[in-house]
Amino acid sequence: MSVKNRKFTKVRNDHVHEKAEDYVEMIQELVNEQGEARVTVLAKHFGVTPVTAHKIVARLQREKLVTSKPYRSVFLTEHGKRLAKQSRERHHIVYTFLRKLGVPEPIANTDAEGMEHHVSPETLSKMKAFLKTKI
Amino acid sequence: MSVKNRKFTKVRNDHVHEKAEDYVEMIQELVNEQGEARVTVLAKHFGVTPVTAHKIVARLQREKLVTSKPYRSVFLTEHGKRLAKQSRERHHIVYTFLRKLGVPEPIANTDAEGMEHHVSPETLSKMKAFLKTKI
DNA sequence: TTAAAATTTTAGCCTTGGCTAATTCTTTTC
DNA sequence: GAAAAGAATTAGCCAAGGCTAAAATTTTAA
Repeated sequence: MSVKNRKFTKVRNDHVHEKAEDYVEMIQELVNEQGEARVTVLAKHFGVTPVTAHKIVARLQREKLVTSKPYRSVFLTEHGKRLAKQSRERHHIVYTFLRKLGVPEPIANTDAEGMEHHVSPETLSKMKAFLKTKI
Repeated sequence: MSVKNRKFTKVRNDHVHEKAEDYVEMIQELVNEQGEARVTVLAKHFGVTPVTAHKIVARLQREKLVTSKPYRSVFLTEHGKRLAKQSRERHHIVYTFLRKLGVPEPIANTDAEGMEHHVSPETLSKMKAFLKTKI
């Protein structure tokens, strides 16, 4: 396969949605466990400053994935919840797939994190099929 | 696996190197086939304007991955050649791995493009092992 | 209840990678 | 050899996602 025939525009596009997916997943988990998601807590988990987390939350709000009043917690919209569920499922499939392939624990997690945003529905279904096989 | 335990900083870091890897691979292929790599040709293959390609080439030059004199072609440094070889091999493994998994042609190519930059040496070696198995 | 602490937000800066418009340099063609 | 065409570059714009410093708001604690 020649480099010249690859699809670079799709990857470029995927990157726009990556942050959104990571944040809605994290917000969902925090709301489930703590009842709310605060900007500083998000910032800590993503290893960025609260300023950066705040800006990303503002973008998600523009995109109608989350709701938030000034100085208050962040919550997912229905649209955000759907995206979170989807991302979470996809991450889980990629992660368990890598584990079954033989990739050890912390590495499978890190690799899944990077890979999940680039896995098409077709590849995902092949991973699911592989998970169903014995051996 | 909880969202909170994931590694987001590594992914952030990978993205910095993605463009560099894609460009050095393309430059290598163009030099091999056409004897040189021109900015406009790079731009066409990546689906961007020559201005964007030029700016990325300038960055690669700062990072000592390529050499280029004003208004002239772009060539790889030894360092750039090493990176290109490595990236090319990794892409090939991910791509053939997906094909063997059962992912059809154009999709395997696109997914490999996005995934390859996030695959650790450990996962890569598990993919290689899988490629050696029958079935 | 008020002062201190914590949190959130704003302002302003940086880099990367997009773009268009305009300029400069090289190559081609007449 | 000069004009036209093509390629590369520069200038200047934008958005995203980083940052620090400072301001605004909320929460906590004396």
